[in-house]
Amino acid sequence: MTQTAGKRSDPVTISDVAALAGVSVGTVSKALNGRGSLRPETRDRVREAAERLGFQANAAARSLNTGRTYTVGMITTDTIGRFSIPLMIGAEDSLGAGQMSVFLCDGRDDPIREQYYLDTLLRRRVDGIIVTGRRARSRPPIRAGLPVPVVYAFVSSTDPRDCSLVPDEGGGAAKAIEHLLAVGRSRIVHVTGPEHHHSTQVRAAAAAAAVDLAAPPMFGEWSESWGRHAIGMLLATGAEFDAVFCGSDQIARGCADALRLAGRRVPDDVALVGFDNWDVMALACQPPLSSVDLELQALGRAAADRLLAAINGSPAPGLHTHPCRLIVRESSAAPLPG
Amino acid sequence: MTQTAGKRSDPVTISDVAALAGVSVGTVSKALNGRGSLRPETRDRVREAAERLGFQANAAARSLNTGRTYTVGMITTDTIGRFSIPLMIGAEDSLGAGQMSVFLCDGRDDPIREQYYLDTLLRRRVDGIIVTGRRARSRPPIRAGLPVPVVYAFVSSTDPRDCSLVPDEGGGAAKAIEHLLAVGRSRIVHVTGPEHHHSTQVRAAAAAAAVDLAAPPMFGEWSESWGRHAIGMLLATGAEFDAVFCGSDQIARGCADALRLAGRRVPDDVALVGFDNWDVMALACQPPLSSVDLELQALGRAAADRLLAAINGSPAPGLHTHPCRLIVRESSAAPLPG
DNA sequence: GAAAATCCGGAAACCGATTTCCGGATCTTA
DNA sequence: TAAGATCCGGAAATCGGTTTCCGGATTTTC
Repeated sequence: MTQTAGKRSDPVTISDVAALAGVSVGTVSKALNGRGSLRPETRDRVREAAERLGFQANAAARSLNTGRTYTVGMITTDTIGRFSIPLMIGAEDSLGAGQMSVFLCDGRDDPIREQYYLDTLLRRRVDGIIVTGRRARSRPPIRAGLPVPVVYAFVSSTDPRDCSLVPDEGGGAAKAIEHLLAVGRSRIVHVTGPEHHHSTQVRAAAAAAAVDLAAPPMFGEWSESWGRHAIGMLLATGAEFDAVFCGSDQIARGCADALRLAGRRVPDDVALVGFDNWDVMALACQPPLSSVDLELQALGRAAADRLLAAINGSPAPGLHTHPCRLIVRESSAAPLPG
Repeated sequence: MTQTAGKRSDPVTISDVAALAGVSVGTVSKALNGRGSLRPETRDRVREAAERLGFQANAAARSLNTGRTYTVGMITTDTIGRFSIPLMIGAEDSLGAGQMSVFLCDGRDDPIREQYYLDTLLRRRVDGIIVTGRRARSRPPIRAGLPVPVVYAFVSSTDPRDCSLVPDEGGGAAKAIEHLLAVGRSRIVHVTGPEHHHSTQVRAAAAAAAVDLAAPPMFGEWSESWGRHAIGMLLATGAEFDAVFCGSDQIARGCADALRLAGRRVPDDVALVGFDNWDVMALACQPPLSSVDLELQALGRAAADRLLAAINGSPAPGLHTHPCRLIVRESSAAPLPG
């Protein structure tokens, strides 16, 4: 019973509550925050008045005293993308539980815009900042000497004194290879994305380190059609292989389609493992696709936790890697017969 | 040259600037905001001092006077999903350009959490709130009689006095059918998602109104496998059709795969149109898929604009629909020969 | 050269909370 | 009954800005 819809009124202030309860504003503050020594009866009277008026203490006024805003900024330096979303959700999850609100800023690949957002966040006196991006790679610090703690998630800072959290992509690739070996595959090929990407390099290197690949890594693009094309090339050259480790689920799906078309059974003739564990791809694939999960939501939560720790005076500088997880599905389920 | 990395210092206040420039705080405020009458020399001196100290006016202190926070809340009542993301990006785009920052809140389908976030936003004195969700449907107002303007985007409020913006899904379906008719198709079937969804109902009704469908709408689920299955059923019953209008791109893709497997050429024998224009699906489909785009990013921008208008005293109550756009690709490109 | 107009910038109130300090009322205790 | 301890709650300072009001210095005008 506050006001009728459409009618906008001035927010209730602590003075309104004080007047209704017949006390001073200081007393209201103490009553609602459980501080000072007040008669229980007074406390109740104030609480009731606040309740009746729907009083919500102005956060801006409050933060003026405390110096804390219980607010953090999240800057995606690249455009918000498929990878940054789970990260954001994870971070928001952890921060929201800790009573902190999140300012969302999309830098759109534009350094000017990025710096503009940064200034906005500083004016708002955020308690901390999370920097993220569309792709895993390292980048220069967003600005040196910021007065608030900063955590880089998914993207990492080139300055080792900054705190960065990244998925252990190499470890994920190793897990994929080990799994393929465990189900009896030995002639493994690797089909992946553009050679110049950081992720492709790391994953390919880790795969090559874990096993003697049956062929050099095949670099291309992050698309199904490249997956189909790559399989076509392999079959045309008569290469022998019993497993394909793919740099993405889209590539893997292209591979699956091309293999089926060529009469090779998955997983009986050729086992398949993808990367990213993108459910719409991995589950729609025929058969459902084994894949390496980057665990981005957990990474987002971890980033938020690190930020909270830094805000509370316990920073953790350096590059922290978080393990990936292999999700096994049908595409690599069956051990090679014999 | 402010401070070295890792060293956290108290933020610079207006008093610091005043001291350095040798003037009073009031003068600093006037100088930096271009108010009052000051000697140009004084103004420059203050500006220079502010610059040197890296002064950024505390937004909280400022909003205490003005009553405005230049902040809006965005609540996704459902979990953040594929549809709410372009919406958020669009809204953030429009608001960011207008100097406003966005608080992101993910309600996670939990009404308690949702109300908790709402209270948080009210304490922070946001200038307005955008409510959105994972799926297009209508829902009860988030709370009656809020002291700030609220705009519902994608989801709509059941209270007609609220301002809601939704895509014109029926119009989009009609465009799809008209297009199929225009390329010479007449025996059109409709394969779509769960019958109880609001979207399926609206789209199916609009399709049926635009043409005599060759078969009753086929309700199932939002998956590729349902698309494949539906085509299997149609072929098994010997139904005659030269076009399939699908309720989603995933369904359409399943249809495309099943049709190809059955030896029906797309688009020559059967034309295909999907819904959502989800690029990863529509472009990976063989052949690339025509689809109805909900224009969610534009919808997000429009929602933000409506909210800004409401904040500035020009609310636009009621349900506003925004047109969808048909994207024509190969899957429906060729007119039926003859 | 004196009165009036103009210019510039400082002092202080104010926004809405929190917190410290202090004094009046009540209760103990001798 | 007087002195001291305890309890309760109000007054006021404070956070960091903005804005109003006002007075001293300079310039204009006759």
